Amino acid sequence: MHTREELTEAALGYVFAHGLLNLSLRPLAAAVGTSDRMLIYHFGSKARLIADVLELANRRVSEGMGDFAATARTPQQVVERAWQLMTAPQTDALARLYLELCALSVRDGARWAPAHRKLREPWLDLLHRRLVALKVPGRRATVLATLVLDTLDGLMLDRLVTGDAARVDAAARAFARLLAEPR
Amino acid sequence: MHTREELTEAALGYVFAHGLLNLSLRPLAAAVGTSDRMLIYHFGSKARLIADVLELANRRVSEGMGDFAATARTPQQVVERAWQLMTAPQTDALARLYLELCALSVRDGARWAPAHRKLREPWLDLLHRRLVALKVPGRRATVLATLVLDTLDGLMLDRLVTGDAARVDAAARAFARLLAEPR
DNA sequence: GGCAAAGTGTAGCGGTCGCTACGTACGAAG
DNA sequence: CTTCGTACGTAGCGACCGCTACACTTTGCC
Repeated sequence: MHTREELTEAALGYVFAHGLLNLSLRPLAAAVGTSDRMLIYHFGSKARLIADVLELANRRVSEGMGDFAATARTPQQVVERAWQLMTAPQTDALARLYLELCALSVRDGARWAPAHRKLREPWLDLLHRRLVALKVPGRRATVLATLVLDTLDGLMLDRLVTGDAARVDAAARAFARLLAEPR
Repeated sequence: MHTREELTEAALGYVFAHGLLNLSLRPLAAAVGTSDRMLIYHFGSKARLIADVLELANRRVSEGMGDFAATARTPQQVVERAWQLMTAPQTDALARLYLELCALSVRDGARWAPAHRKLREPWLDLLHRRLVALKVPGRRATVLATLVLDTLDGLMLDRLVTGDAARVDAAARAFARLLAEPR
């Protein structure tokens, strides 16, 4: 007796582990203890199932983020805290999913870009709010939030693909240090 | 009468346009004026065809790059030149392919990471050599090359997904400016 | 000319895909 | 007790996948 919520939960776990690329109903169903038949019964279509899973993932992002930079007193510290959170083990699966959505959006933006944007927005908002709180002037805070998030995305990408945590960590620290100096 | 080289060339064009995700032989064959049968005949397998296409793409990268930062006199100018080249129209398809390989590597590194690394290496090498030529000390040049390339990758990703060239360009300029200040 | 090798079309294999038709248990409502 | 909507299993549809068997033509070499 699986409810739709339970199935969504279990499916998110499966998607975290196996990705969205080449996701197919039958292995997913087997993994969560049901059948492709019942997934379609509950969700109506594969697209709807994926939409529900991504929405759940989105809620997880907002919850898991907390106010990671609440105690940061400089842009440098904001970046350091953000990087710390992004590279934490429990964020790993989410980061992979996020980068997967990036790639899918590049090829089929109409279908995937909205989901990508929704996963990105909480980070961007929090960075921006924190920079504003640190008295970074408005226009500059907007540009800097984009730069910081994009840079951390690029670093995460490198880290996940190469697995060379030490080298990428050094680059992340160098980036944070760049923000210590004014201008 | 298609030779293997001609087919590789045409296939690269198709991959640029349609991506590696869900690439299938029959539409590809139709687009390049042959049949799936003949693609297998010439390349032996789909995997081999993709390997050849990526190798060709790799040669295109090295050719197309030239010495984009030859006249740069500061790290800031290096970044500006690199960004200029990356966002040039003729690099667009290549950037999409590169980011696609990133995502594929995240999910199946054993299969895709080598191709990703080969596409990345020419950029990393050139950035590093240029930074060294600008008298950036050795260890710092290595870290900085990683940081610059990862940041530009992240910015490209944002640019390609959101299509908001103006906002991302502003962030790229801000990044270049960060490198203008010493330390 | 004889003949092997290279090239090419047709047809189809075994597999996976999302999804559906159909039948049936079962619990609540009348 | 009957009725009916929800839950679920079985079987399979039609499309597409990478790839192959086989027969045929064309080509190049002796």
